[in-house]
Amino acid sequence: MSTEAKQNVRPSAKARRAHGERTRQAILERAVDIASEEGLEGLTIGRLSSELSMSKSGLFAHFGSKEELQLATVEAARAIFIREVVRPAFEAPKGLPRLWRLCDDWLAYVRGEVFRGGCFFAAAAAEFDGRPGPVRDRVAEIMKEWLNVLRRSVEEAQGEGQLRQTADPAQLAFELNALEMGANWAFQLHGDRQAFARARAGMLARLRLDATPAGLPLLPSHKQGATRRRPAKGK
Amino acid sequence: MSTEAKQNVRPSAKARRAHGERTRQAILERAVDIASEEGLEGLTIGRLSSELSMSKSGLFAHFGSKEELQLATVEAARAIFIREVVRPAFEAPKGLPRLWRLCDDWLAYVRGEVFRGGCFFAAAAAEFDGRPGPVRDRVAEIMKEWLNVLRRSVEEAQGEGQLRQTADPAQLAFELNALEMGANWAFQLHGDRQAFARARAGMLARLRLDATPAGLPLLPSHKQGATRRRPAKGK
DNA sequence: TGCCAAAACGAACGTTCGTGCTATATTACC
DNA sequence: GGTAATATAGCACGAACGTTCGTTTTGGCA
Repeated sequence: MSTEAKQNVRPSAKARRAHGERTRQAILERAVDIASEEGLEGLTIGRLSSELSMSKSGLFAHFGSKEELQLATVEAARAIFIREVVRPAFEAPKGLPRLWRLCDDWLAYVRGEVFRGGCFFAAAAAEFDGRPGPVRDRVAEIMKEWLNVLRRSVEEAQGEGQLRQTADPAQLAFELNALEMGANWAFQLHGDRQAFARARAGMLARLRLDATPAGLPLLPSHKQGATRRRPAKGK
Repeated sequence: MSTEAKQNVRPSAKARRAHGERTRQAILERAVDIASEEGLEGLTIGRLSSELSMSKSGLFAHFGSKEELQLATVEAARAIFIREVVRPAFEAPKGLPRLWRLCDDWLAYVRGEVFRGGCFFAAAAAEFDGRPGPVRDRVAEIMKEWLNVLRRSVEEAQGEGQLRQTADPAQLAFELNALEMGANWAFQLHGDRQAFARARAGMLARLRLDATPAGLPLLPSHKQGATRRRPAKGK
């Protein structure tokens, strides 16, 4: 929110300097990739600048401090996550179809290696969970946002009569999220692609457990194979 | 295994210099705590030595390189994990009771803050999953060990007729592990103690799903409360 | 008591880190 | 075309990093 508030301070000056904003964007694009692999602390100003063939000080001037760079990187990662997972899933009708697409798109997002180091936020959370500060707070906030999206989708599915009223939305969101993180962990650490199928199967079985007769047909059938396909990365 | 092989090379020389081994142990004890909070890379020789009021070089001589220190720290953490989780659970009769105790003790191990930064291996895995090398390999190996312990317990429970033959042991182990990691994540990032109850409920429901009539009574009843108690840390 | 290896030390090495200061290009507007 | 704002570069800093080296302390055994 502070980011958006900053970017058009004056309408007359909005397109004043496109160059600065453009390089800033290029910096963050790279930063997000590095950070997902090496962590937000391993994201070094020296390395980042040399990979972009620019000077440390020139890059540094865009942010003013390492912490600001980290925060901007987190924000950029959030935008990518929303673009790649949340927004596509919201094209599905609300209720169980959308909830399922959230889960499925999340798996595709990790498997498709949107970030080189797997789920950006899983990595950032693990790295910063023991270090108080603005970065940790923001990461926690974003992950809570995500859990709330899941929870709200469960509630909407209940509203549509597709999931049982007895189901606890927060509990279901917790379990779905856990399976996602388990898949990310197995893939990143062991390179185990089978983990996606396992997580998918787990989530599907879990949803069926709470699905009403009206909701059941909205879920994929048993024999359907792996995670939904996505176009290969275009680079 | 290599650790135990080293410690009594010669019976005559075993107690020759107890001091070296003793300080080494003290170093690792501290190292494991720091690493679980700040990560294995944040585990700095300078900081470690100053916290133990000894010289950097004196400490360094015990390991020869930072990587060796990290590997030794991982090994020490493994020993603690075995002592705190695996061994106690193996006192339970094999099959479903043991499987359940593995899950329950794991939750208690995270909640009881055996390591200050939560599950040591979840943190180490997230930190090193993108950095090839001996440390990453060893961490991956240990986590595979753990998953195998879970899987084997599932198979034994099937052998005892407590879990259905149709259950896929690797799948079940994957899901149980995912719920554990989900609880660790929620507790570390959000300080959410409720996550343990959620994980417990999830694991219990999942096990009931595959339990036979013979196995069902071996699981705790629904109304039973939170995770099994453990004695508070004795320090 | 003197010996000797293990153990711990203190100082320095060369790097890299994040972060300032200052100067030079590049662009937008009068 | 001149000027002010913006953007990038150059250089240096103090601190911390892992590591090496030579020296000093320690404690069991001859």
